[in-house]
Amino acid sequence: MKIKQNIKVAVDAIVFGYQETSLQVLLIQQKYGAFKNQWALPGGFVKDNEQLSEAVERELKEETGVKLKYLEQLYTFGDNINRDPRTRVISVSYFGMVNPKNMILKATTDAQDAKWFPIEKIPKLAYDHKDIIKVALNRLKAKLNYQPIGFNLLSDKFPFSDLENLYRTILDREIDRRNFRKKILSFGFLEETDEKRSIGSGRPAKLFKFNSKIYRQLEKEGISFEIKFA
Amino acid sequence: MKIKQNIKVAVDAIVFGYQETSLQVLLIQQKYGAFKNQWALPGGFVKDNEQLSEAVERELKEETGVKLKYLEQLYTFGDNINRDPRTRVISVSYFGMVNPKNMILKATTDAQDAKWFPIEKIPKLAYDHKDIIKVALNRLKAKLNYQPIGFNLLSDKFPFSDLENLYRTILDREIDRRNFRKKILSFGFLEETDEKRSIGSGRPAKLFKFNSKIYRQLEKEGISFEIKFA
DNA sequence: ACAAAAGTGTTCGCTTTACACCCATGT
DNA sequence: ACATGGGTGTAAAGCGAACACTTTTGT
Repeated sequence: MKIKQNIKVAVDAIVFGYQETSLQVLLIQQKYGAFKNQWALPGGFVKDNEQLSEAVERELKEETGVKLKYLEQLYTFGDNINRDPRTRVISVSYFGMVNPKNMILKATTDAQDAKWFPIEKIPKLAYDHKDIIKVALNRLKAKLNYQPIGFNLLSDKFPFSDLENLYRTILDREIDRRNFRKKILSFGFLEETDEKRSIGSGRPAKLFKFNSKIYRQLEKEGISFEIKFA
Repeated sequence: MKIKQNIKVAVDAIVFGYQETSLQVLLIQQKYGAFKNQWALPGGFVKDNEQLSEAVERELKEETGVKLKYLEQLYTFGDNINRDPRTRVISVSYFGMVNPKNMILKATTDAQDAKWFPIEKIPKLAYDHKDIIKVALNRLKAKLNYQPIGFNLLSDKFPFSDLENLYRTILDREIDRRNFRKKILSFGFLEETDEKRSIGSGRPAKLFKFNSKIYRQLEKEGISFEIKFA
């Protein structure tokens, strides 16, 4: 088949992390190309015989060493024809979440450096990557309200206060501890463990665990997970 | 820049229409290619110097003569590597809505035929287009619950019963007329006109109009448009 | 007058909100 | 004993759900 088309297909990953009550984004410093040395989202060109989702996972691995437990397609950026100065490139972007403590950011051969940046301190980025992050952040905020995805940013076992602070930080508003706890627990997908965590002074907190089996069951039953806050 | 990549980028449009209390999808019959004569979604390859959104609009115009008032990006299909048997093609799909009565489906030079099909009577389709429609339908159903997009399927001025039936049909469940009307009117984006429509017997219905200026204002204020039904 | 569709209010129950004190631990 | 964070209940308000009769027109 002869189709005269010279558009390249790339994938990019916006990976959110949460550390010390700060929302962070994973960035790499480019080693080659027009934007050499500039910071950018991890990503790269898709191979001819590779799924789009495989491609993001591969690029993430190659450039940062990170393997995600949550990753979904975000949006395809292709209306700005000159977003890459070299040639026409469209970017199928993906949106992921991890607990940075579970990851080792390895200095790879494909990127000069890989680092977590707090969302308020993102440096100047290559391409239109800043716009992409903005879209991803909106998606993240929206999703927090109707899907229990926040857990992907936390440790396997976590105290309730971690979850509260995560919501407070990302949504950037106050929440009522009592109402929040009641609401989340009412869904039934949190499991109480018998471990506790003591953080210096104060009463030690029970640790909870997200039970994804129960969650999937509830999801199948069509339960709504909308969270409204006081 | 030398990148060895041979992936083609296409756009496809899922256009929903609503006629005689039936949800419909706009399809074309292919004139060329491996799937010649088969029905498929309107769409085609993106030009090198063309925005993705321009490309869908152009293809729709070329193949069906239709120009949409509502069109948004749906999803990019590129995990099935062999979705097009000729070569690797990814499809950036868009999701649109029109009132079919406002459109003239023109027999174009680019497609052999263009027709509305009721959603329950979609024929065998080329490529993975049936899957794409399934995704689009889910999006449509979900959106109806939190964004007032249903109006795009109706005439400019419409009786309340049309809107009720549209929700009933698409969401496939009963809704309470009184609660529905109260809820929708409470948002304030519907304008009462002084026209009425009489449909044979029965009391003539006031016609309403969607006021998009008010809607955009409310949207900016962060109003939630969630609709729950009895 | 009867059939057909449009228009309209009220009550009940549940969910959300607002709000403050006691508990367990470390220093 | 005091400082620090964790854990918990209740009352009021607001929203969603359930529900049936009247009005206007055509035949």
